[in-house]
Amino acid sequence: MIDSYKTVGENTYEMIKKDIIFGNLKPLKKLKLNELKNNYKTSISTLREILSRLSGDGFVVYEEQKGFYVSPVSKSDLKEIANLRILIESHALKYSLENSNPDWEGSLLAAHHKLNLYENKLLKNKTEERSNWKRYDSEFHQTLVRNCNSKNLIELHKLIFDKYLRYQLLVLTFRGSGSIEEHKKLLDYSLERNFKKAQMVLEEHIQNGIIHANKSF
Amino acid sequence: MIDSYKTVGENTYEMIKKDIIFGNLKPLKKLKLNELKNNYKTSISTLREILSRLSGDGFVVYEEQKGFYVSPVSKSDLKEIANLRILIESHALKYSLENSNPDWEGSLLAAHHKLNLYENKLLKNKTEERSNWKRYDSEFHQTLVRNCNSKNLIELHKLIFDKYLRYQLLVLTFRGSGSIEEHKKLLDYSLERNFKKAQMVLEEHIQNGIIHANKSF
DNA sequence: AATTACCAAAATATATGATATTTTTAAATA
DNA sequence: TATTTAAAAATATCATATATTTTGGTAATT
Repeated sequence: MIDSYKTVGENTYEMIKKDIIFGNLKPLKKLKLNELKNNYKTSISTLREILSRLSGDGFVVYEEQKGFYVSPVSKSDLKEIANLRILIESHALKYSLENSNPDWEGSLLAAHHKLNLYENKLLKNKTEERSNWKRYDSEFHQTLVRNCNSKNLIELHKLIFDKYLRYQLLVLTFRGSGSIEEHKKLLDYSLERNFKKAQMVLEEHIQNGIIHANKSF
Repeated sequence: MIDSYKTVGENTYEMIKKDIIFGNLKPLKKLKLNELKNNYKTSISTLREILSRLSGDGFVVYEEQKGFYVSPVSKSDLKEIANLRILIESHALKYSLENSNPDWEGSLLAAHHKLNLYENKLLKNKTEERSNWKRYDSEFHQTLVRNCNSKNLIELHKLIFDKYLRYQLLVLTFRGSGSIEEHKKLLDYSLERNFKKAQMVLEEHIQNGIIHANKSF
C-alpha cells in the first residue's frame, strides 16, 4: 500500500539503489540504458532521471557522452567514508545529547532493544538474514543523530551512512559480541548524556568495523 | 571553446544552478517544466534530469506529483549550513596542514594574493563587481581544503560551500577590513602549519559572516 | 608486431508527441 | 463561508526519431 502509492520513478530509484548497495549491481558495472530499460521495465528518460539522482548520491558515476556506471569501491574510499562518518555522527550525537528529552530517549531505547534482540539472534544463528541486521543497525544509529536539531546535518549523515552501508553489505561481516557491547555502551552513555564517553565508543565502534573489513578486501 | 564542448544538459545545469545561487530564481519559486523549457530552450526530459541533479545538491526541492521548486532559505538554515561548514572545513584544513608541501603552499599563496588584491579594491570602491569577489573567496577556501587527501571530504566541502555561497550572494555583504585580516591570518597560520590557530580564525571568520547576515534577513 | 586509420554497430544525448494521472484553479452550489 | 465539482494546467511516463559520440574490429601502414 505504502509502497505502491509511489511513482514509478521513485520505486525504480529505490530498487536500483538497493541493488547497488546489496551488490547485485557490481562496482564499475556499466549501466547501459537499454539494458536497464529491459531489466527494470521503465523508459529511458525515467532511467536517466534516476541515474542522475544516484550520481548525486555518489552511488553512480556519470561521464559525459559515456554514460553511467556503478561507483567503484576501494579500501581507501572505505577509510575516507568511515572517517567522515565518525566526524558527522559524533558531531550530530553531541547535539542530540544536548537536546536530549524523554521522547527521544524512549525511541533510542526502543531502537536499541530491537537491534539487540537481533544481534543476539545472529550470535547464536549465523545463517540469519543479514539485511535485517543492517536495518536495525541503521535505525539505531539514525536515531542517535535524529535529535540534533539540524535538518542539514541529518541529511548529511544519511548520505554518508548509506555509503558506509554499501561497504557493510559488500565486505563487512557481523563482528559478534564486540559490536553488541559497543551498541549497549553507546545506548547507556547516551542516556547518561555523557558525550565524551559516547563519542569514544562510537569512534571505536566504527574503527573496529573497518579493521574487520581489511581482511576481506 | 572549453564551455561549448559540453553537452546541452551540462550547460543548462550550470546555468540554472547559477541562477539559483545568484538569486535570479527566487527561493520557493515553482519550477514549471514548460516555463523552463521556454526560458532555457531545452527539452522536458533534459530539464527533469537537471532538476533531479539539483535536488540532490539541495538547491531544488522535489515533491512527487507536484514537481520542483527552488529550495527555501531561512536564518536557521543559514546557521546550520555555517556550522556544517565550520565542521567540514576545519576538519579538512587539519589534514591539509598535515600533508602540507611546497606545491600546495604555493597555490595557497597565489589564491590568497588574488583574493587580497580584490578585497582591497572592494574596500576602496564599493561598486566593484561582487560575483568576482566570491570567485576569489571560493578559490581560496577551496585551496585550503584541497590538500586534505580525501576525495570524499573535498566533495562534501564543495556541497556545503556552494550552499553557503548562495546565502553569501543572497544576503551577505562584504564585511571590509575584518574579512581581509581574517584571510591574511588564515594564510599565515596555514603556512606555519599551526592548525589550532588557523582553525580558530576560520571558525571566527565564518561566524562573523553570519552575524553580519542577521541584519539583512 | 605494433600502430594508425577507418568504418559499422552500439550507445548516448536530446527533442517531441502522446497518454494517463494528479494537482490546481475557478466556478457553482449548498 | 464552506464544500463540491468541473475544467484547465501540470506532472509522470513512455515510445519514437535523429544527431552525435564512443566502441570494437578490420584493414592498411610503418
